[in-house]
Amino acid sequence: MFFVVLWGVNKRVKMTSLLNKLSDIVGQAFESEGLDKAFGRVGVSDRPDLAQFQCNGAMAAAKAAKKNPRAVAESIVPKLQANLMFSKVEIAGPGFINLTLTDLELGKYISSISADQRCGVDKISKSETILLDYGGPNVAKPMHVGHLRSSIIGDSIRRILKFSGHNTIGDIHMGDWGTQMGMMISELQLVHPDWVYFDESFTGEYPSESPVTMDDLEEIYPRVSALCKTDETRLELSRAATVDLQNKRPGYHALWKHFVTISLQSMKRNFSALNVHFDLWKGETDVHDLISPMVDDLTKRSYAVKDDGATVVHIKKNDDNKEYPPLILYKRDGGVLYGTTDLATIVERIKNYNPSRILYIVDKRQSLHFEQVFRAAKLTGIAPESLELTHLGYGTMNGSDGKPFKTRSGGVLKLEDLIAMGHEKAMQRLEEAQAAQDLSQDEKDDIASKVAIAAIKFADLQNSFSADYIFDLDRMTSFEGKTGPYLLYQAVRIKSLLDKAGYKQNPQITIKPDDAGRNVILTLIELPQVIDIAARNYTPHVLCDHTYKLAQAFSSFYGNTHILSESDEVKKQGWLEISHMVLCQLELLLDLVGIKIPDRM
RNA sequence: GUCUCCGUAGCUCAGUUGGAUAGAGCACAAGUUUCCUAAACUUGGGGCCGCAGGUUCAAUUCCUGCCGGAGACGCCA
Repeated sequence: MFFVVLWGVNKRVKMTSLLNKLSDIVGQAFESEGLDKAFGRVGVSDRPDLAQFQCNGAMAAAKAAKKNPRAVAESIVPKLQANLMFSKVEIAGPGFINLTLTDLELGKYISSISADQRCGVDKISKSETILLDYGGPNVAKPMHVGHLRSSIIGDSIRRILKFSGHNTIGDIHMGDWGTQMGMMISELQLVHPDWVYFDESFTGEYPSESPVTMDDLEEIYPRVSALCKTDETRLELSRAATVDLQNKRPGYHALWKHFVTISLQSMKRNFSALNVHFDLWKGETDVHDLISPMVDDLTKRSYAVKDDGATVVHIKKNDDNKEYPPLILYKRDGGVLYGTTDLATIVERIKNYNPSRILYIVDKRQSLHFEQVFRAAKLTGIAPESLELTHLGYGTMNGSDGKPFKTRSGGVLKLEDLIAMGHEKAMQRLEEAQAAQDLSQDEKDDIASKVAIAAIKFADLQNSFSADYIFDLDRMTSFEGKTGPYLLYQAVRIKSLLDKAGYKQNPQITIKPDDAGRNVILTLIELPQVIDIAARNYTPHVLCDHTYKLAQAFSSFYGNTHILSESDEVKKQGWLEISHMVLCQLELLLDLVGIKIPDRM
């Protein structure tokens, strides 16, 4: 396979990443020995002291062909040694093939992508429409740290898939139709029976101004919710109000609209601060009108049946080794549950967007629920077999005691308060460092916000999302070591460096790797693989890990090399070019996890 | 009771279809600033990868059992 080097951003053609190119070359060597090409997969070396790259395929191939792994490697290696790209090809241990490129080859490759806007990362060959369901805040409930995970993980996966070339649709899917609404409404009715919203004979216009504030709602919900847990009659009252609301009783509906309006303001403020984006701001309510026809249809086709007063879909399969409770469509009292709305939402999403995948970024404790919904959707033919329905369940935020995180006073930590704490700390650090002293207060505020969000997001996203993790406030707002602010800091230093150097991008430049910059270059070339892995497995933490590795490689290079005072102009320009590429990749990688970089800090 | 997930350094976490000497941050110890932002860099100590078997040339990774932790299990979301 020929590697086409084209200069300039406008003439961009499909670029093969260096690791793919090497895999291809080694794969051909395997193929010529009658072995599967796939064994030629090349990765970055685990032993940088021995080589830059390695291929473990000889051992796997030997197993498949029942041969000696070393003998297989020995048949492959001479073919590679004949290739002038490599300065060194060796067999090590049981049959590792160790590869090192010539600096000329490395320089050629890195120069070829130096001006590329996508940092040498190709779009995937076939684009799909992927709908992501994340965020899921509840109307009338305050957003707390528990909402952090769904929002930032979902948003990051959306960004990664979009960058990879997919058509992505992020839907917030608000919880705006459940029993918590009935709780709020019934409580207000108990306290203010005289309100016009509760006068069933009233036929006029309801007030346009909400009678309650977000603060009121935040106070009422936890109180009534706790009450309903112990008081059965109070719960019944809430359920009845919920059913009435779902049947669109005018006064209740008007009141509910107020809840939504004031909650939306609060949500938008929170998500904007977090730099989390949604394409759709839909909620459970939006599918309400689809429910009754859906259930009628399922009843007609005998999937929906009456069971103990409720209307359910049985989802057991014969080869199950596990009990599956049925999906309940209508409760005994006629109310609908979130399983009903989730199923109807699949109907709506297929009709409106026809996605090939729907990803749900929701607490992993709801995995049974999603399994029920997915089974029901596939079983009844609501969703075609080809539609990928995946629940990406994230773990619980625990406190240091291993139990779900609570503040010292026993309450939930509001998202706004967490952000405010990070902001305050960042501001403090800014003063200490005496950085940005010439900037206005607004500009400093902007920097502190970016630092705080970077700290919070990176602290969370660097964990693999499926595991529970210990929420540590100090760690969340820490700025040293493997943190968001460290990454920002490296990017800011590069900006400052390029600025001082009067750097202008030169697409014609040929970078010559040297001992100082080689490690940085080797890290830069890993990008396409890293993004591919993150996109295929929906794992933002892989990006976080690599971003840190890149920043660290640069920081080490920067600390040991004085770039601006370098008298060898060719060397200096090469270093600046590398620095610029690091900045571009940091910007890209941080953007994929939803982190913005300030110009100074 | 059944099922799911987890157990890796003092703490918080990585470890990519089984591969070489299991990595990082924090914490701890020692260095580095007449020079591009020290929110940084360099170096060091730290590990029966929960335990016991099994499969394999090779197991933190796959299988089985046990111990320990978390969670879910029809009318909340």
